[in-house]
Amino acid sequence: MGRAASETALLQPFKTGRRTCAATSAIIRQGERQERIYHVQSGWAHRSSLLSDGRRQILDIVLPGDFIGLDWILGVEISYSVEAITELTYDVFGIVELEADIALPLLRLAALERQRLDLHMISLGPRSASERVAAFLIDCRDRLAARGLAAGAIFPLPLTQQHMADYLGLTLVHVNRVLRRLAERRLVTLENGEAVIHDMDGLMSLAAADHERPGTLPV
Amino acid sequence: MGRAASETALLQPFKTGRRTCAATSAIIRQGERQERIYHVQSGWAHRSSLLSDGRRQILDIVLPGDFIGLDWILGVEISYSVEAITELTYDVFGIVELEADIALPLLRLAALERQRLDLHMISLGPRSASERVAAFLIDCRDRLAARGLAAGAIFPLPLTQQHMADYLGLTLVHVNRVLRRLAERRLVTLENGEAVIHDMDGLMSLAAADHERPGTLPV
DNA sequence: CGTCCCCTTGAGCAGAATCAAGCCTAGTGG
DNA sequence: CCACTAGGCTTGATTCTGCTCAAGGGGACG
Repeated sequence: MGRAASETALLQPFKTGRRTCAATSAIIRQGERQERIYHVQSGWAHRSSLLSDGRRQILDIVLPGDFIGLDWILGVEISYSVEAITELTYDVFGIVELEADIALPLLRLAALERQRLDLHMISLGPRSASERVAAFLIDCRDRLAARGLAAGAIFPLPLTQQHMADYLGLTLVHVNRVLRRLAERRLVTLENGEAVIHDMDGLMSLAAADHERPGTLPV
Repeated sequence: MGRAASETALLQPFKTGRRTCAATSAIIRQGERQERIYHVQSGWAHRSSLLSDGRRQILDIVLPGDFIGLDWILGVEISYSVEAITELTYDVFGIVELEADIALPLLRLAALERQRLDLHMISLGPRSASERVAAFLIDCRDRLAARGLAAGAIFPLPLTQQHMADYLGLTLVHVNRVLRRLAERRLVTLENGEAVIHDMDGLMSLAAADHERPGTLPV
């Protein structure tokens, strides 16, 4: 993201190293205390919360260029886990005593992250399943494109349907059916960890409002 | 909130005045550019986003002690409105050129706000209607109690059922039925803009996981 | 070759939405 | 003083979106 470029530069003095971790391993574990900030260089991850009954809500999808752990500042136990989806490489920033001159860029990063959360809540609140899926795919493409990681309407999507379900607040089975319908209508297809948007306009209008509204039945 | 005390003190030099506004009027309008931060002294408000088709998602309920507009720093058009629910009094902070020494406290406030968004997303994602309502009522009580605004299990709740519906991602009608059931089970009652929790334990176990799971039917 | 993970599809059910009234209260104005 | 209105709450009947349960298929990998 171009916008984060200056923030990144200001953080450089605090960089303490680069790490790699394998798919499915955890970078931050729910309940631990946080003392670092991470900056993802490549790979996908998710930030999620586990409920006591086993249900899971994925709060955010983390893409290359995103930061993790901006709320280390609270100094409390973290209430979520961050888990790699693919192999992940990331820079580590050890910010023990925070210098005032980097507080400002961090604040900007936190605000950006919140914008994303707002949008996600709008998906989870009033939107139907197909609206959610459509909006999600468009959102992924846009975020990847902004980082130069999408080739036009084609982009990598290394998520299982279970991931999407947990992110969108749906069940795996239902996500599957919705994806199938989107493919049948030639809007998007998912294959081999790649998504191809065939009809961006159609997908966008579906995301904005589900036009497949039930017609009023004759009496 | 005790935690925000030091932040508030550091912001004092930037305070430019105190204002009052009437119920249902807007403090921040979707699309405007933001140049101030507000600190609510009394009254309730909501932060919400309007969809093109008229649906609305309330992103956050704003209580006395909360800050509004922490993302002014992005300098972009704000994508939400903040609207008073009751009469509202609030302090205004005009922070045009941001001094570095207050970036840190603001960052902490932003992180706190995000914690709340995370919790709300967990409600909107996997939780059922009655879980959402129960969790919401407990959450309101806790936040008010932390500010000395709840008398034990009794607290003001100046929201219409439409407000709750828009916040919880449900319909007015369904919120009504859920509230009725909660009252019948003697868990909570709402009356005259006040909520009374009769059975905190029962309500909490309902919020954690809906135990009214359907028994397996005989074949 | 067997196991594991993920995807797919069907049948049936239920939680929540929609549609449609009706009620109550507070406020307004004739 | 009372009719009238408007906003919010309540309830019933009905429909449908999305969930649950269940089973099977295919690819990757040891």
